[in-house]
Amino acid sequence: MPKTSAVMPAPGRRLARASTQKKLDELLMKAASLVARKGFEATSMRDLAKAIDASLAGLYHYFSSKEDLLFQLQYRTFGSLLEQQQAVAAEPGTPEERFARLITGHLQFYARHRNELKACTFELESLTGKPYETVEAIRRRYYRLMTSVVADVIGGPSSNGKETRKSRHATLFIFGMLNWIFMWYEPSRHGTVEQIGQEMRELVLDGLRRGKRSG
Amino acid sequence: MPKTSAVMPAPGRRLARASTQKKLDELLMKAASLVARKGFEATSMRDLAKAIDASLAGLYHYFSSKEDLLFQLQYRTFGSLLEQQQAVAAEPGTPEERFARLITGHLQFYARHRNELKACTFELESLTGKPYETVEAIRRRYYRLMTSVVADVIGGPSSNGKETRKSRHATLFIFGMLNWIFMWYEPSRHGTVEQIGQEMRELVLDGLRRGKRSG
DNA sequence: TATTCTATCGAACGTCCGTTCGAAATAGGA
DNA sequence: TCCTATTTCGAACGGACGTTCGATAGAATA
Repeated sequence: MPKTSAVMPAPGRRLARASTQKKLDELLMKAASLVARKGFEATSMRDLAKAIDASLAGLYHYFSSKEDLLFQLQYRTFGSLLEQQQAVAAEPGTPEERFARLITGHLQFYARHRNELKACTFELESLTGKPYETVEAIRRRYYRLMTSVVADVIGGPSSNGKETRKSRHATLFIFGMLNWIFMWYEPSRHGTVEQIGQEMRELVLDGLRRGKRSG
Repeated sequence: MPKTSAVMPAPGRRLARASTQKKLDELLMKAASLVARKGFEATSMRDLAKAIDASLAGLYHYFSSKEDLLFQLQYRTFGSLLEQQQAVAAEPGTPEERFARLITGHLQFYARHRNELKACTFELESLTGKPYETVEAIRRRYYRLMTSVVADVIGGPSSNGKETRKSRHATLFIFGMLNWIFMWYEPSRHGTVEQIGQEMRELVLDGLRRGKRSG
């Protein structure tokens, strides 16, 4: 069962040959692995070249700079996650059901693309300028998506995803739970991500609904 | 109102003059500020020397290496936090009250030593070998302290802080909420940390007590 | 004041970094 | 097959890095 990379068309740039596109995917996957293990700053282009068994100069055919490498990695990964979660949130169901699907979806994406997602989650500030703004915009859209569903759980479907202080803060707390998982989760010790997701929901669901108005 | 540094005797090492101890505190505080802003890898000894308006070589009178600097910073900060929280948890009260005091205490420590705590929370893996083990041991004691109080909230005081899968996982989730605050909290936008702490408790308290056995 | 320990510093060392350049190899279309 | 665009590479550049060393300045003790 080969691990698939987080796919999404890169912005701008085009690679001519299909085999090159394939190699780019491999490059980004290996880069994600190194960045996840040692951090972006501590990962050198020489490390990556060695890991991929290619030359140092050759990398610059795929990336205009080291920062561009991180940008492409984050853009593709975060873009895929947002796309998936938008589809998940769009399917019908009660607020609680949609909330459950978002939590599960996030954790499943984590399980499938751990390294890539870690690079998105903990290395966002390694980008600057326009690349940062671009990725940050995706991140913000994702937060808003989650907040709207959390708001529906708090206020019922009739609240139509309208943000409140409570829903915004609760969402930040929930993302804290979701993202901190990088620091401790091991499948053999903690069970499946689906189980973890259920435990997270059981921890916060009553708190979200506390004082809920009917309708 | 001068910001105080997180105080705790450094392990081993002794500085002769009191003024030197004072300078060490200043050094660690400035280092925490730089590490919090740019990350440990991206912070150079030259950066620190410039920020403190001293010479590069002079730094090595206080630290045997760059890693030793990070170790001292983490050891002192995490040690202070653990000490404070042990005192807070030892005071009498219902499990809910002790839990509330721990959350508030953590967030107040965050508010007072943001940079230092960030260096502890996000740069632990920048240490290796024995320094890593030493700091990791403190971290683990802190987690256990929190877990025991969470277990009491779940099972009542009669459970005597006995860990369960639920209490361990809930504690990991809660630390996720607490630590993720570095990524978003601004006093002017989100209110005081005491308010944030109360919102966190309201989010999880019912979930913790769900299915609680009396006694 | 003479002596000893503490604290600070300029200069340098060897290493690794991101990036560039021009040439060599390779593949696809004519 | 030849031609052209794509992909790969060795070698090198300039700069930043952590660390060391020997010398100097300063404070404390006598």
